[in-house]
Amino acid sequence: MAVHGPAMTDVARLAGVSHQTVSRVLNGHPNVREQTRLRVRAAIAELGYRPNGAARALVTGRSQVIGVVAQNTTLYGPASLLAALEQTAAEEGFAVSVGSVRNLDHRSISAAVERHLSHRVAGIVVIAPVESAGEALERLPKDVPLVTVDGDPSRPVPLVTVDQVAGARAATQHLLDAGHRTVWHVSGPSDWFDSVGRIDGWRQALLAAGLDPPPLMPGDWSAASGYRCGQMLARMPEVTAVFTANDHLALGVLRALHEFGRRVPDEISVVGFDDVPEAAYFIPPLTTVRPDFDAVARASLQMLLSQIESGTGGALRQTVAPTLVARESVAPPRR
Amino acid sequence: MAVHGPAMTDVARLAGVSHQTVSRVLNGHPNVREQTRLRVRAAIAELGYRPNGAARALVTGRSQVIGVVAQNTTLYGPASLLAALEQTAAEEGFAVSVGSVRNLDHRSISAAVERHLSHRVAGIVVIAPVESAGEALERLPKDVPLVTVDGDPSRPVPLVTVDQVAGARAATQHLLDAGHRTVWHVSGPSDWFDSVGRIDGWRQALLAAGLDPPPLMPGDWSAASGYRCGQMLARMPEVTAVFTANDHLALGVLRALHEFGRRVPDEISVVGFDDVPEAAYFIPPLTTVRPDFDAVARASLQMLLSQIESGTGGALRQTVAPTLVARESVAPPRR
DNA sequence: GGCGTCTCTGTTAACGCTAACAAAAATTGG
DNA sequence: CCAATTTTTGTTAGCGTTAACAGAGACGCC
Repeated sequence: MAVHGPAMTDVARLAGVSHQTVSRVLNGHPNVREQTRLRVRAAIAELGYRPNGAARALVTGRSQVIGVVAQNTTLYGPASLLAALEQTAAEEGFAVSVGSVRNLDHRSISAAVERHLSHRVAGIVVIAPVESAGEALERLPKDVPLVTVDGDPSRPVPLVTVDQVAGARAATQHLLDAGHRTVWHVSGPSDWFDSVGRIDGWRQALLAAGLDPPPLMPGDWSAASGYRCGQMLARMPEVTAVFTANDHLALGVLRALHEFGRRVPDEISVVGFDDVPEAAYFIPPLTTVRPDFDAVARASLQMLLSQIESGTGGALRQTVAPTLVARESVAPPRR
Repeated sequence: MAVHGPAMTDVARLAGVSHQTVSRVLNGHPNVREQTRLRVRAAIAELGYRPNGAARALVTGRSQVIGVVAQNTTLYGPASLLAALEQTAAEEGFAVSVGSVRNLDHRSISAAVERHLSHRVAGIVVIAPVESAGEALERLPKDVPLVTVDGDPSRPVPLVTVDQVAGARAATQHLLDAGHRTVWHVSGPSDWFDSVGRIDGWRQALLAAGLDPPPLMPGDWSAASGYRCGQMLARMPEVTAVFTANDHLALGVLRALHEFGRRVPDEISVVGFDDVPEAAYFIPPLTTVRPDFDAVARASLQMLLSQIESGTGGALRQTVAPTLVARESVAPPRR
């Protein structure tokens, strides 16, 4: 079994002070004589002392850990968000504990949250992009700092989201501005808020232009489903512009169009969403909408920290505006 | 400040037993009367009691948390690995704490490991795909269970890796089998072990076939660098087969070839590595090599757990064989 | 110079749990 | 039915830290 490192009392003995003074030095307490502080610092260095987070967590009631609950951290969006969250948390001196769940149903989420709570995390970030997650959150203990990301806009929980509606509107408008008569939409799964928001934005842009939205093509985020939708779109001569709910769907659509000999952007323009790093190297380079995951991470962490510090659980809300990235997959329609 | 939940003594009082009996029930100790066990269970449920992991960690010396150190969890490989690790750990009752680092240099890694150690994690998994990481690991305390993934094969540390060499050999051989006279290689960054292994495998396959490896095209995993290499390859009429160190590089190459009017696979065949979910929807669908991240995660966790349980820190080694996924980007060369 | 007021340091008591031992209850055997 | 054993339960003492309070000097003010 592992040899346990030195404890605070060992440092205290070496520095010739009480353990409490060591504690004060460690926590940056003001009333410590400079000379003492240095002696303690030296003793800490000499022994290679490392404070015991578990003991601290026990006595203070919370650890310097933030729990994150997420579903599929392989997808580009969640993965980026998670990475950004870790970075930001690390800068604030917090570790991030990930509770991955297979499904975002009530049971799974609750279980993940329970696991975090039993470790006395300082706060929890739930990446809750689907309806079923929302229900679980309402049943949670009210006294733990909590922020949801990409969650249900209609629930009274602190929430940070990318402004899906604005992004989708911008994408659609960009196609309309290029001269297209209407824009088709390949969506994500209907139980994701991201999907719903993007559908909304697309509809809004069309309606604002006095257009009747064409039928929705429902996909599931995957290139495979984009491909299937693309096969249908390719066969419809009236289609000249497509907005897909993410870049992978766009990839599938591009491939289907290519197979059917429909040239992009000459015959059909395509706009995606997410700006995955590869989007610039699709054939052709994909015009897309870039959500700022760093900004989302910063906003959610800040929101969480303010809850942790104040103890209040105010239901704030913050949205981050995405930006359109224009590339070569959009052109005016051929007359 | 948050209202603290009930403690073990509260459960004990409600069940009419001592707190130690509650502890025994919780830890599945055998000598507890069935009737008592049920009473305690009921009390736990009634109070919504949740054991305090920090207290347990304090007294036992380790928490049910595994620390993971990783660099860029946005890349497909690391992200998949991390997700698989979480899943596997959760099944074993462990939480995963992620210590993301910006650079894999000595300082960053040590700092991340320190953070984990101060939380008294039960063990650490370091995803250490580059040379500089290896050095840091040798300086680490020897008494903490540690496993490296994709690390330096030449260091005496427990290691789990994908068999890069075999994968690259299979990819290269696949192209040779199709009738190509030689195979070009777009590699990853030279300080990654993954890169080195894939270059090795490529060389081995060519040498075994009595061929002289053509000059290496060095990339950096990104589609952008693949694109740059592809531009050069496209201009060289003798090139008929390219093996890229990952699928994103392949995407860049495909795009460059397409721009230069070089048809894939008619004129040039391409094989990637990773089998990202989108690879089947590249133009054309990409033949690639699929590493089994789940297997890697399982192997590393198992290795870690055996160290945790036994207390011994034996330097084991395990490799996971990848499989070739044949798609349409490979064809015999035109004579 | 005595006394209140700082500043610095030490002492003691939790936090919630498990380990080790002690005691009580149940079971067995003769 | 009593002693020896086994099973079940309770008691006590930490784990390493912070919080709350107490004590010891140093300093200024009347």
